[in-house]
Amino acid sequence: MKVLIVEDDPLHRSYLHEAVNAALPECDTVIEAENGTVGEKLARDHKSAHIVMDLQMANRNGIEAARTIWKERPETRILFWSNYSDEAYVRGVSRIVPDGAAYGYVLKSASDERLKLALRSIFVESQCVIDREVRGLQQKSLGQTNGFTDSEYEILVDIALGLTDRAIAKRRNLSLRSVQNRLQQLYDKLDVYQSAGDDHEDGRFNLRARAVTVAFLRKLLNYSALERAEAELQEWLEGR
Amino acid sequence: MKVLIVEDDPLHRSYLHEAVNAALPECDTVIEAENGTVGEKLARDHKSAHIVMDLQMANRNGIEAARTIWKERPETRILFWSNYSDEAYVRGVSRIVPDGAAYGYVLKSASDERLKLALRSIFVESQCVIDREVRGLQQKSLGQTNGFTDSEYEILVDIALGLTDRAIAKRRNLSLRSVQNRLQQLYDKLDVYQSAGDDHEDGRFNLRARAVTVAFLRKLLNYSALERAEAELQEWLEGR
DNA sequence: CCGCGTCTTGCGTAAACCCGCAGCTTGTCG
DNA sequence: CGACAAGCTGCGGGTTTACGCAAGACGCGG
Repeated sequence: MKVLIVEDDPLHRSYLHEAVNAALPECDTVIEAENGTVGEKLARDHKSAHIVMDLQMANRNGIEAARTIWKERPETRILFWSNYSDEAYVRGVSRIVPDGAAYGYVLKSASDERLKLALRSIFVESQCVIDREVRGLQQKSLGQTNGFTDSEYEILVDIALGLTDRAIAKRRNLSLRSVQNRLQQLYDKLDVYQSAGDDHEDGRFNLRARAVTVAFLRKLLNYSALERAEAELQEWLEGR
Repeated sequence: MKVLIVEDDPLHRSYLHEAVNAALPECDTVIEAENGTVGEKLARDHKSAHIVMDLQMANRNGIEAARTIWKERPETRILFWSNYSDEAYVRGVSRIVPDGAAYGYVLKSASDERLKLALRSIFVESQCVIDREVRGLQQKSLGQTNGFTDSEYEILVDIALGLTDRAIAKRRNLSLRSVQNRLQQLYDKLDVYQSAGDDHEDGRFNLRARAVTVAFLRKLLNYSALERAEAELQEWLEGR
């Protein structure tokens, strides 16, 4: 068995290397990449079937790398190993997992034991292993209670990118009014009103901007999500 | 000599511990904190004069911790050790450095050698050591070429928080029109127009929202900056 | 087939935003 | 002192947002 490690922090990389060796005696070669771009290349060259991947790397983040890798070889098993359980990450990952693929999401704060167990479960048993903390988010996020619909999330991203209502309408093939409806829906769920209306008239918020802010503060959005969204937007702008 | 390490990643923490031991033989005790809150407390209890501090910690980030520490004991020497050189961090740090204090800013990607050198320079020689990459940012940011004035940055933060023009005016003691002037200035510098105006009329941006987005993409803002700004805002809201 | 809930769309209005124009206040420099 | 640049402010008007109201459109269980 061959394992590819994609991780930009040298300390974490060597820690992972050791963990893999300890957990998987049947693994004979470990290769390392220090960013997403290199990771993709190595995965392609070695036809890697087992990958441990950091999210949040400077050059090209883990989600993008995973997406292209899975596009080429959907049966690849990927264990995401991340510092954070931002809803933005969780949502980003679950959007790109191919049907039936085995993958995992383990936090860096997890114990050695948990990491090793996850490595075995995914790479040997082909089982999905999702950190319970992440799992919790997933439930809440996909279940509708207090969670965001895809369409709500979509419009959140659109205003976060700075599009006008009209531009969004064009992009999503909706009427102006529908876009605004969804916005109101979003404002509702994000609780932008309470902080806005408050008691007197003076301390009011710009709902649109405020929505983005609280989404950020709640980790519904983060840098990497913005980055990806911006790339998609540019792509769309090309094709008129 | 006693050194306090504030860093939430265990691997990095022990790496730092070793580096301190190697670089500073005169150091007899090393204490560790795994987040900003604990860091503050230990610094107070031990009257620490030498601190190595991570920025970006979950519980309470390095900048906040450093600020309260410096407020209590401005002569404390702090070495910031960070993964990133976001302009938001650099600006955040230089805003809180007391006059004449010795401090440092070293990236985690720096070599062992550089780290050890920085440790000696700051803790023994009381010299400031700023990573050259960070230094570059500082120059550009504080020099006016392509850099942002404090007032521009201030208003950027305000719209990022989601305040209305009126609210900003009230907060900063300006007229509505002045706020809008500054906004225009900001839009100019952030180049929000080019991408907006484009060729035809349809693909337009909401300038206000777009400004925040590009600021984020350029790392002029980041989560931690937003978090701090939000806290300050809440504080201001209390005092009416 | 009907009734009901959810989603979409158009109309209309009040507020907020973007911004050109022009008069004022300051601070700086020769 | 006068000139000039930089910043604050009010006025006015064109555009965009936020949102209530109400008329379809679609799906679904009875």
